[in-house]
Amino acid sequence: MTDDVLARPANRRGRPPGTSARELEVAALRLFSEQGFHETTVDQIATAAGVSRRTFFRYYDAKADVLWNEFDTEVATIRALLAEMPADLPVLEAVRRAVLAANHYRADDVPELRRRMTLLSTVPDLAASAAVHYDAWERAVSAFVARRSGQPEESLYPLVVGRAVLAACRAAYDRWSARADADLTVYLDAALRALAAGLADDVLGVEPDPVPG
Amino acid sequence: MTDDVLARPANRRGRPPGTSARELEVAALRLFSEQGFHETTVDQIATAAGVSRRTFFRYYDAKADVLWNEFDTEVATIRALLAEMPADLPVLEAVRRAVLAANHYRADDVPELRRRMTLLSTVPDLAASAAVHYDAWERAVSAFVARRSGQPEESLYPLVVGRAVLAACRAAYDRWSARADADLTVYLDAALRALAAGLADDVLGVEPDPVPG
DNA sequence: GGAGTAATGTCACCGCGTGTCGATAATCAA
DNA sequence: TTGATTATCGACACGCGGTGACATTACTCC
Repeated sequence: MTDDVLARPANRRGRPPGTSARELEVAALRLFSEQGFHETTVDQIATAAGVSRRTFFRYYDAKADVLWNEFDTEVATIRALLAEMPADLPVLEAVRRAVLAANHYRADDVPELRRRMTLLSTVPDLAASAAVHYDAWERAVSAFVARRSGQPEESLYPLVVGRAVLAACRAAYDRWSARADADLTVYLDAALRALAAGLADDVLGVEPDPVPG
Repeated sequence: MTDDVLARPANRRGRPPGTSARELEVAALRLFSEQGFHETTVDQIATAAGVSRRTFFRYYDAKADVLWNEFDTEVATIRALLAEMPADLPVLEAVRRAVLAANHYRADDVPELRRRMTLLSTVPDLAASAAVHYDAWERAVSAFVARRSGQPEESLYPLVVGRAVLAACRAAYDRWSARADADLTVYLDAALRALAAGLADDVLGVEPDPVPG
């Protein structure tokens, strides 16, 4: 929020924004947590942020989009990390490192992260809104696989890898947001290693060690 | 449609249905194909099927749900097939057989299947509506894995397998609906075998043979 | 023919999302 | 200071999706 103002070129034409995407997000997250997603109207979010309903839709295309800001930036991070991976690294190993590196959070941010992810995987309307954002994640991985294997991005195997990686990460996310016992990266690492091991029966052992994060 | 009437107990109390879920589906599929999903109102679908708008929502909870009937029954089929798999079969092999067995279609049904799947993966609103239906598929596989491995259904590895299998199948679906060159099961088989092989670099070869189906 | 039952139709309502247009608040030029 | 420019905001209207309440219709059973 404040960062947006500071990031502003200082001399900018026109009326300055009365709010920010971040401000709307925190207001929405609070209201969703308190009274539920469906029970919260866009009017309430906008009012809580001090703007009109119409202005909310100038910042976000839909009510459900308000919680996806951080996820989208994470996708961009993964894309950048993948581009810098050494070329001799196996594909899944490179993806695993990139995903783990992109999912280190400051301890202060964890509670909000957990609340947001719980909402996103619990509320049906929010889970439905995930499709387009997941697509961007999948394409980031698929494009990387396509470059590595010399295939077009839309061919079968890049698609499979992109979607399977996201699937494993989503499973880790859900498991983590349901339980509070371990660090998020522990679950991500376990899920991606299982994927690289072919999901064979002998690797589908017990849960990862609940090392408090 | 006609089958529904025949399947009816013949002596049934009350007013008979003026339409059926199937009739609404074919009307919707036609209108969506002709003029687009967003450009088609529920009123138009209902009128095309000879009922009122309110009646449409008695058959389907949402406009987008109208195309998911067949998919949901396929999930039930897979669940039943998995329950009858021999216990000594590896998990992924059992899943692969069940998925392939559930995806054999009569040649007459293929054109409609292709149109529906293209819409479901192309139109953003329809892709968003997939979440809840995919969840049922994932849970069918996760429950099977949980039984086999003796873990609770919500633990990490059953979740990973369920989601990864669906991810591979979705990639196969998309690849198939984009190209018309091979049988659907060829793509499904290739995607699931790649998954069982750990998505290793050396198995991420070329596309499967375009054997016309 | 009348009672009971199940599906439908009508109407009203709320909320999301969008287009339009005028108002507002800042910078820049004179 | 004044006026032009520019970007954001607010007010209003509208279509459509989805839902609840209640009357209507059409069929079966007695």
